[in-house]
Amino acid sequence: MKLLDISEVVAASGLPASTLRYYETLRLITSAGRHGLRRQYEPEVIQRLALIGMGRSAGLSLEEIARLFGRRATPEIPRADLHRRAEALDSEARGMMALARMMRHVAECPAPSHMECPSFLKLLRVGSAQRARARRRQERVGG
Amino acid sequence: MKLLDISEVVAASGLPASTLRYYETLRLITSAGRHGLRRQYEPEVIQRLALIGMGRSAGLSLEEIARLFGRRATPEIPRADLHRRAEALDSEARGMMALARMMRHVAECPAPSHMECPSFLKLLRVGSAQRARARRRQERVGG
DNA sequence: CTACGACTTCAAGCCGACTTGAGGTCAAGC
DNA sequence: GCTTGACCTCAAGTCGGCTTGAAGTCGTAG
Repeated sequence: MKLLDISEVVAASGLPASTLRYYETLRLITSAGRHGLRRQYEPEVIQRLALIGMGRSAGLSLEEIARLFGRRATPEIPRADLHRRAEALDSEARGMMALARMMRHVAECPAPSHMECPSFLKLLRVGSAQRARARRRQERVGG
Repeated sequence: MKLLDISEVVAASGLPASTLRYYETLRLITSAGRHGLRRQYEPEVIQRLALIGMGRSAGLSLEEIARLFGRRATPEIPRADLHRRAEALDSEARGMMALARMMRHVAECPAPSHMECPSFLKLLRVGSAQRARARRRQERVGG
């Protein structure tokens, strides 16, 4: 169970050292010790970083991720929360796919102006509706 | 074809006036005139704002959106670009759905630690791979 | 004619997530 | 035992996308 030097973690995770130090200040990760000044990490940090990256790409803030990890000895990961997140994620993904469809349409549609193309206008309305929902979600969360 | 007062655009679009003014400085929208000091907009601005919102939720920066609109009299919307965007969007959406699956798993999995659950670890690897791809994409775009 | 209040401008501020820069320290190789 | 260079700390800077605040200007209702 030897420790990893920060340079090894950098290599393994693909993250710059500055980011690792930054995450440490946020208590997202911990270094297991020092060799001189150099941080040494337990190998598990790699998976933890992968997890953090995942959370990030799921749209969580670092703050939220920290809370999910919880102060150790909180075995309660709020399941309802996770389910809600998962659903939000799914619906966002669906929206993105709709957008992708629209972009393809824009790329191909021969109408002189997209604003005159019915299928474009339809997609536009769908998109607006989705964003309105997203905004409301934001407000619920943030407010 | 009467013009809309900024307050009406605010109401119709859901965006604050400050955002409209900000978008105007970026030349994303234009006001058609003034009534006293108050900006008046052509009704089309609403759709344009919807389009901008769409671009935003597709992950485009305001700068990129401005470029897509193009300096007027550029009928060439780079189709290949749009297609590439659409694909990136789709694959990101797929990644998000995978994440949603993982979050649901985390919510339900009875394993003492997720790090001991094979299906979790598998999802974790998938996520990392996706993020690595995303990073590379970023670098190509940004560099 | 005056007061009101919704708009205006412009510069500055804010947030998250990092990065950068200056100046310092230390293990290892020669 | 000295140099090297990769790390360290801490403060400040950056970037996108807005928001906020102070001070000013108008059209309209009373």
